Amino acid sequence: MSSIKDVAKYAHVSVATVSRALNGNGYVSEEAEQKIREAVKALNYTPNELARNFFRNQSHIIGVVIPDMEYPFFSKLCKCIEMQLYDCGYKTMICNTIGISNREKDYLDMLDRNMVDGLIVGSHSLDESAYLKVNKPIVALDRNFGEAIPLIHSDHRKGGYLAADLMIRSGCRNVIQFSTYQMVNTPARDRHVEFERVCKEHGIQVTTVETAWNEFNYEYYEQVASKYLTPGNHYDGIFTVDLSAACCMQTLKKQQKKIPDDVCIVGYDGVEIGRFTDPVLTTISQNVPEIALSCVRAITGIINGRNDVPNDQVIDVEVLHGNTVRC
Amino acid sequence: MSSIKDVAKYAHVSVATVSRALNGNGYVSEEAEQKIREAVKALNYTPNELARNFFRNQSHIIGVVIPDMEYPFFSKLCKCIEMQLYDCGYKTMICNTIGISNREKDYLDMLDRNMVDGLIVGSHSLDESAYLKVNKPIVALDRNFGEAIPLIHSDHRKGGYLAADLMIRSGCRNVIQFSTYQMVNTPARDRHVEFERVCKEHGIQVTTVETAWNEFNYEYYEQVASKYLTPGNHYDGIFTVDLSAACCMQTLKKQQKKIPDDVCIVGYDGVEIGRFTDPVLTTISQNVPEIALSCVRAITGIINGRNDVPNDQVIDVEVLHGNTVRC
DNA sequence: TTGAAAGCGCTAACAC
DNA sequence: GTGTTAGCGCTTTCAA
Repeated sequence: MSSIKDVAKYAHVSVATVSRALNGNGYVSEEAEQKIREAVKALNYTPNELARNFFRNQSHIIGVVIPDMEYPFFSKLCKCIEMQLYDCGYKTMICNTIGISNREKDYLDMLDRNMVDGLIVGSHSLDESAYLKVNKPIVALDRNFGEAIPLIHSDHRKGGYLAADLMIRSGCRNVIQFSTYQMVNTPARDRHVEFERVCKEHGIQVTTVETAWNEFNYEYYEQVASKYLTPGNHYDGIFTVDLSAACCMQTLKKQQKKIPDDVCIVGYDGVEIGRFTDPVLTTISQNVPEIALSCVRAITGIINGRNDVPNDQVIDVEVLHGNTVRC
Repeated sequence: MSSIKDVAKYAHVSVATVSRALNGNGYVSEEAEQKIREAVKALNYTPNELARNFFRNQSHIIGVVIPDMEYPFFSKLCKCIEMQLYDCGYKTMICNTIGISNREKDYLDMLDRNMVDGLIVGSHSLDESAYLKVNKPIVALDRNFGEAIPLIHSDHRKGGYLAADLMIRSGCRNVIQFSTYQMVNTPARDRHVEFERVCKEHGIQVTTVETAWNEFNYEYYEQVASKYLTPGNHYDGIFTVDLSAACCMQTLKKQQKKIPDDVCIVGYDGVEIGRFTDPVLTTISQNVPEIALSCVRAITGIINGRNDVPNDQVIDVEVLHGNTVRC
């Protein structure tokens, strides 16, 4: 592994000249440049990024902390974030917290250790204070930390409204919603509050079932479905995230219930899984690319010291029409 | 941001002593240790990992290069790899190449730049020679680079056999398989070779359709399905990856074809999506956690200079029984 | 058991 | 235009 010194020696110039030539700043004569190019080629020289990072005290890496990247919403989000970051010259480090606060803490610490230049946090296992005392670039997805940390989230309130509207227009009278229990301050909860409010306003009875905050997998949602969708239970509508909705559909099918004739289903997220169910899932779609873009703009904005980074960005949601409602 | 110097000054010892105390090597008196602990606390000191990395010339980061992490097989793989790497003290940097060889090259370069200690490559847009000339830790998923780079892959041959067996036992006579076109040397192709061989051996007619190597998304598979599954076409079996299989099922449904009565479908991968289709998809399941484990063992093995890293690891596959075949 | 000092590879201030 | 040199924060000889 040759260093800049070797290049300098080979090209009969000083390391400073090599550095200037390589970075394209400062004056370098055409002649020197030529010799350096040759030396670089001959020695197969690549700058040691570790040394550069050390000097600049930045890694050009952004950490992305999410609960579980196997969950389709998060895998799409990660992908979009990675691609946006790449275009800004940043690499992406990922962490699945899978509900383990130690993991979340560990990645938060990477900020202090200068291993990442910033953090995009979509996972909420860790206490608020842990985040607030870190005075480094952080943006939060769906979690409100107050003024200190920019917040990005879908218009969940509207999402709840749209879902309720679908139930109303389908003539539902008695609906269940599965709401992830959150101990933290998250706008994601708004959809369930709004859903319930609007439904009740129209005389629809709403049962809200709180589900685990740290489970994002098939097996869990299947358990939830079989636990709460018992044949004796009376309901004619379900509002829950797509993956859970898909599980509910499987459970209902076993009970010979017809969708949407007997039970209407409205999903949330808008991930692909809903396109493969039978019938196709009607769902409230979050605009993942837009969310990713906002996250990346915000984190790079903070890093670059811009003071126009919005504190609260709301991304629009929309209905993705399928055939699990009667309208 | 306080440095080790500040701690040393505060504790009235030398930086060397602080370093020893922090890293737990060399002799440090109880008294010095105590003073240093206090200083660290008082100054809220965290070691600068960038400096450490620079000194040690390693980053403790492993790059994971895959085509598209939105594709369920890869999102699951990434998750499993990340979790395994975490347990070995490594962080995970991800790259979606989405068929762009520049991106793949860029991440390969990170090895030379010392930004990652190793690379797990599951993406194949880049020329073989690019990999072979990098003399750093690399392991390949489903791509054969020869002796120089350890290869990890599912037992695709067996997968092809199992799929064929399902077709045979279902009494199919005329099957289609969608095979990703690969210009590189990949064991993944074996499944289609074996599938065709076994089917033909049993007098089943096989049509192999080559699909794009760099597309891993819903829209593309939907196009493929509507292009090749035309009503005039005669076939009674389809063998293709899960996501594509799910798309085929949607297309067949529109044509009022019954599954599995009119057409049998066998998927490949064993991802969750197959559990939500109607009927549930019968598929050949790859053991993703095991693949991840092998990748991580191999890459850490190389990094640690072990010479017992196997050159070719084959992970078993199995049938995940659903209801899209007649057996 | 401790401290002084060299050095990892690179950049940038400064002198020429 | 170019070279000399200090220094980024840390670890690790080596001598005391």
